[in-house]
Amino acid sequence: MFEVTPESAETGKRRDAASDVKPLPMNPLSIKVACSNCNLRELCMPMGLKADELDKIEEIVAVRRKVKRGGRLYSNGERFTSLFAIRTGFFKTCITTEDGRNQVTGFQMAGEIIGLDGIVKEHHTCDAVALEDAEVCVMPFERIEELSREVAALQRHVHKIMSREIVREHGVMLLLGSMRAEERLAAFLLNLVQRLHARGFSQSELLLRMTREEIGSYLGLKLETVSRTFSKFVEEGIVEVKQRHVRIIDTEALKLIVNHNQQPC
Amino acid sequence: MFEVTPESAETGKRRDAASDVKPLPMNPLSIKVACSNCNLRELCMPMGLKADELDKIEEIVAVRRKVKRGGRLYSNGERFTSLFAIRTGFFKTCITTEDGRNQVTGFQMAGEIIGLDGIVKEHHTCDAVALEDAEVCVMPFERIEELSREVAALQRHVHKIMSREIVREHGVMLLLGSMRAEERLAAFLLNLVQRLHARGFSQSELLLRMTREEIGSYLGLKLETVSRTFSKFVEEGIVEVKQRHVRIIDTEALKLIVNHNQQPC
DNA sequence: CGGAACGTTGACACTAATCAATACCAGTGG
DNA sequence: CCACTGGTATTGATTAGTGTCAACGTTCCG
Repeated sequence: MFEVTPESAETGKRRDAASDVKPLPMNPLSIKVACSNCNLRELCMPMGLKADELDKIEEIVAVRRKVKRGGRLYSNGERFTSLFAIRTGFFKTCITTEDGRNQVTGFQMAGEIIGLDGIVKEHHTCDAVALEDAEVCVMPFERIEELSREVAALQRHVHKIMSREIVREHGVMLLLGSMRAEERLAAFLLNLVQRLHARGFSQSELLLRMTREEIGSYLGLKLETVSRTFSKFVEEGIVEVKQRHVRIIDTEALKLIVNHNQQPC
Repeated sequence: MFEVTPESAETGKRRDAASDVKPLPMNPLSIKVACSNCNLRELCMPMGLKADELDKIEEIVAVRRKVKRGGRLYSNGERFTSLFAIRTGFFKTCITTEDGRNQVTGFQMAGEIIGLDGIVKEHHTCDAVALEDAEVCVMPFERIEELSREVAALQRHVHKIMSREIVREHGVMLLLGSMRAEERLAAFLLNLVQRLHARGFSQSELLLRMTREEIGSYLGLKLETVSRTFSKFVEEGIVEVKQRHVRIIDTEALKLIVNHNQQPC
């Protein structure tokens, strides 16, 4: 289980994601499986485990669960029991307030862990919506805690995942607090391709799984601004955009937009 | 150790913060101490511990450390070894990028835990700056991990603290992504007094420990906008402001500003 | 084919940023 | 004690950047 490490690029996508699933006689929505022959193993298992430790960790993933496009993995207020490792598909997480505000707090892809928000109150505080048909490994949190009391490497891994999420959110705060529209969108695109590339996809081409409105919500912009900014990038020859297909022509230009904050000497 | 729970209000501040410190013959900047007679105990210790578990947890806090106003508890890039529980004082955490961007990611007060960002990379990714003279309990992370393998209640507590930070940051993302200046400042003030009140301070009066610029950085606004928005609140009779002294006259008005997002039916 | 959801583009309004001047306050040293 | 200084805060005038509203185009899917 558990997310991407920088070194572990080039995994995923090479085999059909479902090719190593041996269907067992169970609920069709929840098939028992093993981590050790999962093609995302390198993306999300702690490294350097002894054989017996590995056996134990196998037991964490109780079942898998499929979520259809538009379906919810969990919803605000729902009781928290498990973390989820995304096997295939793409999610957004978002919070909604009573007064109708809505904020996309992140987009998650294969190999990433989702559900950490639920731990504090033992209830989820946001919604996780599948943006394409998805499958996740269900990891009961009690088991994770139990096992990470026995396996220090797992414990460390869990701590790192949570800390990584905190640091990621710091980055989003920087983006929302200090960047202009172009800078936000450039940073967003670079982040997406970087993560996709770590999963074996192209460095320059990507298929957006979300609408302009969802991008806008995540970036603190209106959908029209997102659209206009895309158009601007196209005019400048930085990207090609055909609806949700994006090809990055000039990665360096995007990086300049993000980093070339005018600096007074 | 470890932060505020809603129930545990009304602690702190009643005794002089240093009154239960028995100076031992050690480095003057690092005095060995016990949690069990700390006046912040109810704010930050896991509940329902057995006596022997409590004894173990005592051992986590190795030493205390004082940080002068303007000084740094830790800096970006510095090796991560410990979490810190704030005993007295007030901190900001902020990230700075090479191109000169700066973002305050949070303000922390007594009873809160600081340093979680350092776990992933084993190096800190932000700076923690004291906004007034402060004292923290140093908790070596290796010890925390060791003990939380033995004491499930502690383990759960650590997980909750990290999850709470994630949820807090979701709230900040909502603020930065969807609120206008007045809404941001109103939400900020309400959050501050709420936390101060949980520590035994007034519900209506507060002394800002940070500059307008720091508030602005946190809220994604320029200092002039923060100042103007304060003035607007004063005109409307919602608050009184004398430099860093703020008295909240009309809490409900602030709540309305935050929540009364125009709602299409 | 028709409709709904999504995306693009234009005109205009408005919020917050910028630039600039002035005021306030705490601390320092004469 | 006062004057001075540097950091901080307030306020005004102006502008840049997004939001808003609206019309139209595109794509997908039943």
